[in-house]
Amino acid sequence: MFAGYSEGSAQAMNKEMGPEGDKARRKPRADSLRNREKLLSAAAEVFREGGPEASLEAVARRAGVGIGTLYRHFPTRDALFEGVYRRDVDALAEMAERLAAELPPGEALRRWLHCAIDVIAVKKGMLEALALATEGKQELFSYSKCRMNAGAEALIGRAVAAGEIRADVVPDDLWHAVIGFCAMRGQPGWRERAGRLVDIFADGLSAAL
Amino acid sequence: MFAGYSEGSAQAMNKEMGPEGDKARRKPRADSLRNREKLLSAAAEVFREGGPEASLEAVARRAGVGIGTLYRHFPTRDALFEGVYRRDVDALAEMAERLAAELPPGEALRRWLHCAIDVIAVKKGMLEALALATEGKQELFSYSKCRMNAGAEALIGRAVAAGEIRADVVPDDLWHAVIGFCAMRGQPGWRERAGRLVDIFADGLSAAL
DNA sequence: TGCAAAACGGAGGGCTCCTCCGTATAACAG
DNA sequence: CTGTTATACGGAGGAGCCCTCCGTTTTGCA
Repeated sequence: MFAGYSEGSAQAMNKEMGPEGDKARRKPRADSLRNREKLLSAAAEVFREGGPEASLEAVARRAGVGIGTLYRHFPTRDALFEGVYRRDVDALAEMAERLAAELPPGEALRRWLHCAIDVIAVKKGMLEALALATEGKQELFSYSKCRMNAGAEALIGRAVAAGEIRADVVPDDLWHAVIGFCAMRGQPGWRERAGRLVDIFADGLSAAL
Repeated sequence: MFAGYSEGSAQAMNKEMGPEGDKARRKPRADSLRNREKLLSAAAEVFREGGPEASLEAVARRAGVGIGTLYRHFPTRDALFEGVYRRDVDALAEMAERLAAELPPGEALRRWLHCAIDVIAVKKGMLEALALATEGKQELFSYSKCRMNAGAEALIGRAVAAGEIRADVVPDDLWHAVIGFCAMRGQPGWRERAGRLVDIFADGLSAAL
């Protein structure tokens, strides 16, 4: 549910609304939308600078709103992550689909794994966001989760069909591997090592024909 | 060096040493040793129950000592981890050496990776401990780090010599992979997935001839 | 223009981290 | 055994964070 702007589930209590059924709710207030935006960009900054553990009060402070406002819009830290990184997760999923369409199956997969690491390397809070999205916390994230699966599925499907990788791989496997390889980011040389691990992993995918 | 009880260095009673040199230190107080032990087992329990984020004050409470005492013995959370998990890390390193000696190179390596996951699956705080040890924070952990490298090196060395895996693998690669594969522990089915990822990874190690 | 619904903000309770320092006590000398 | 003194003890206290609750303000809508 997220800050309450979900379209669905309305369950309008009366008034024989059509299938569209939603209690004729007031239009969201202007200040609400404004604050939501302020919070998102403040959070992006704060997470970038301080990592995913950064203080939420700091986010509210930077956004220039009260802490109460932050919690109303994003009841949990996770919800805030979802808001901040949703579009990045999307981009990654899209890239998967594009690569799947443009490159030979095996190569596309390998390339995508490397790209994913690149993205995570730059966006500091991204790793957490991905992990959360992968866990698929309840309904939250369901959208991102869906996109992610579709993207990875596209890569895997083609490669399996072409007989280039083992057939028992599922989308979550790819995400977990990528996230795992970045788990130790922060120490010297992690980037290079992650690259190597990805290559080994990609080799492994096609090894057990 | 940890809380100051560097093992031997008897260095015993010299008179007239340099003003700094090495002061003939008193024998550690009995209550100090006792409290140290109490803290370690309390920490083991608390971390097992509450994960690696558990409150240090809770540890002190359970140990029945003041918070100040905890901080004197273990100035940081990391130091406490080191104390609690040192022997487990050792065990893992030893197992690497044993497997390397008892099984065919490739098989030994694969088997060890699986074992490592098993251990981490059971010991709740272990993952953090390993990650810290791998990062090799300063001098702390240097002992564990050393043992770990030796263990992994034994596995890798034999496999490379036998031409069974690629030659550019270093010990840290193995640890990072293992830790990474466990990064998502906690969600349903992670155990099974981690096993699969390990197999893929092991395949990949020998794929690039 | 007026009225609620919706949003705002921040005080406050509860918890944690970590430091500091007066008090207690174990090791050692005489 | 007794006195000295280095060490260790414990917990109060300052600071920060999380999250809730509620009186106040703003805004959409009639």
